[in-house]
Amino acid sequence: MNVTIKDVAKAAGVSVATVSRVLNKSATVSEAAAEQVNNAIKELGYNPNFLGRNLRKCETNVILAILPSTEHSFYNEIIKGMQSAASENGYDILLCTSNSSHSTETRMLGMLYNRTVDAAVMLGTQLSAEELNELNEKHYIAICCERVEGANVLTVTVDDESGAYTAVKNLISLGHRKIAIVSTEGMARSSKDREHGYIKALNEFDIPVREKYIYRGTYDPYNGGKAFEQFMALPEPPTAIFCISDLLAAGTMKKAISSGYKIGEDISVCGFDNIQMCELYNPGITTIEQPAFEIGKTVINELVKNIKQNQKKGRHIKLNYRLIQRESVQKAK
Amino acid sequence: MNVTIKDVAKAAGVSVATVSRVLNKSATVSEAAAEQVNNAIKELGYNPNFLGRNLRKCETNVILAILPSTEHSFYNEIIKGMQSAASENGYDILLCTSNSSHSTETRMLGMLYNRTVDAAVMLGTQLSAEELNELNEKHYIAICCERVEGANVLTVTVDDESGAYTAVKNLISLGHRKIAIVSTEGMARSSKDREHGYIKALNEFDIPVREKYIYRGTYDPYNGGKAFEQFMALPEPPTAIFCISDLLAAGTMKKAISSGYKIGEDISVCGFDNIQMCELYNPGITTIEQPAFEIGKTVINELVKNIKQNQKKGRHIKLNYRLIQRESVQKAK
DNA sequence: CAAATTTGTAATAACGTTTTCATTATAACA
DNA sequence: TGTTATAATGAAAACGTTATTACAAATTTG
Repeated sequence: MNVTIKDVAKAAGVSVATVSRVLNKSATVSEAAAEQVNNAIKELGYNPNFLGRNLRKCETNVILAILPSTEHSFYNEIIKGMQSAASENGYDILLCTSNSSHSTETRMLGMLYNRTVDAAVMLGTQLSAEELNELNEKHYIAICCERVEGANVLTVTVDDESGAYTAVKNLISLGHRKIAIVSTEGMARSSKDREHGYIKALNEFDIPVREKYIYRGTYDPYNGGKAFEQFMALPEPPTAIFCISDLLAAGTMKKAISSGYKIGEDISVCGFDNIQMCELYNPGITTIEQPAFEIGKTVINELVKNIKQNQKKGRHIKLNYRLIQRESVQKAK
Repeated sequence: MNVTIKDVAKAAGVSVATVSRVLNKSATVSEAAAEQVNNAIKELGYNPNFLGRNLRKCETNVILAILPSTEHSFYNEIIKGMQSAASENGYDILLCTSNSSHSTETRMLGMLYNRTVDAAVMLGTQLSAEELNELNEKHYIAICCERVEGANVLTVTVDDESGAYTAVKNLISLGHRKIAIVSTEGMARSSKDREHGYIKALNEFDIPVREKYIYRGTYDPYNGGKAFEQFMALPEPPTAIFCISDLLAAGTMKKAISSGYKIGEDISVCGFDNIQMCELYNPGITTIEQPAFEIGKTVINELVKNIKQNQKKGRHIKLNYRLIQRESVQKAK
């Protein structure tokens, strides 16, 4: 049905091996023969069939990316970075969502076993350290935007603890002493790291950590609003709230505003990630910028490095964050 | 190196054909043999190599999705819908971004020719109707969220014109007569369709269409702000602005607020898409909801239908929108 | 100028499946 | 009991590449 390498060989009057050599520039071919082959290719409109190639070479040049969800909108920028690096290295990205389900994630990782993909990067994972280490023995994998304690796997994140520390220190330097935090529960290590940064900053300035100032829920922005209500019902409500994600910050602010509070004046709110909304929101959201594009780019570059060098070396790369000041955080009164 | 179907056959004491039959339940196999095969599979930890399968069956069960960009944040929900439908039909989604570049898009569509993917869906496209029609002769393709005049290709969109008509009619019914529009220039047919809806609504109520009330730029939210400034500098500034996307609406509102205007009171703003930000924004953004998840689901289901029935039938499916009222639109004074 | 190397090429064996074809064993029928 | 349908299997041929091997021709070397 379709035109194959055989047809090209016949039309060019050479062997299939020679056609393959021209296609891959893998060995010396006489100019005359090469020209005949190229002419035949053009004439017949030949396209190499990658299924044959993949089978023979036992590689697909596809990297699987598993998202826990597509809610978290800063994944966009990470994916862009991944795709940029992938394309530079001759790879494509196969994107899937696991809905944060362990079984779904495992099913998708099956693509490593059935050779549909050459490697996988997980933007957060439900797998345990043991599972990850086992997987890492046989396959090229990486984790991104999240880390797993005890997993000796290629990992790329921002420095979460230090970023949160910087965010909270900024609040303190503006005179805030009553600072609450909206975090998440569950196994996300990054949230815990950001909590640690929060605590570290408080400790440094001899501000006692109050349990009542710590809220933990899901990533749903709605939880920001819920946290706000709880905080404000306290006998001593906070003057500033640090949220471990921008969406939570937006949810917090939305509820604050609709309850009649003035952001910046009555309450300062700081986020984390620097998604597009931070700039567009009213008022602008002060936040810690994650170098999302660079995170994506780095994780793929490092993964490809592992593949090319045929090694499964685990290492944790931490990229730099940046404090971005906008209107949602103001001096304490 | 790896355990193959041959090893399983040997271990089970049957032929590879029988193993294959068990694997695919493609023909009757005696219970005894099936059990032996299954035991061998478990024992050896066998995983079928899809590269072999793909080559033999000449299919990959992968569908390519080409995004013009990842900015447009409502693509998220569409991708989710696509993945849901794909997974139900035994397909995976290979995601790429073209950056709205014709050559990049063409290069990615090369995956159809080299058999890396079985089909492709484009969320907007730079290709001409002729190019699309030609592509559609040989391959399974679809367009989504966008249409191309004269292309007889499977297309799934919301009813753009009718949606915009509804949005503008809502403004009129609230007493607005001076209504501007923020649209985009370029070949996006959906923007034009929404412009037509805008004009249709004005015509119906005998409101003259003024060229000065029409702004066209890119999708960048920044253009919303630019449009706002231009509109407000007019001798007769509008009392309401209809933006053909939520991000443009957010950009418009941000500039309005920072310029001292009160949204809803001084100026009403309406968006289109209903991305997550609409609910979180301050104030909430009135908009036309696109059934993004369903659009994604539908386009994949229809595409798979085409594949299964071995046909390349073009058709345009329009899904229903919904007007969602929030605070950004209020009665005219 | 013979020997040694390099260059260009063809033939062919993989890669791991699925599927067709042929064959045997079993069951059903008259 | 022979004949015919059915069930269960194996052997082998694809699918379209790339890579290895082998060999002839051309070129360089001593």
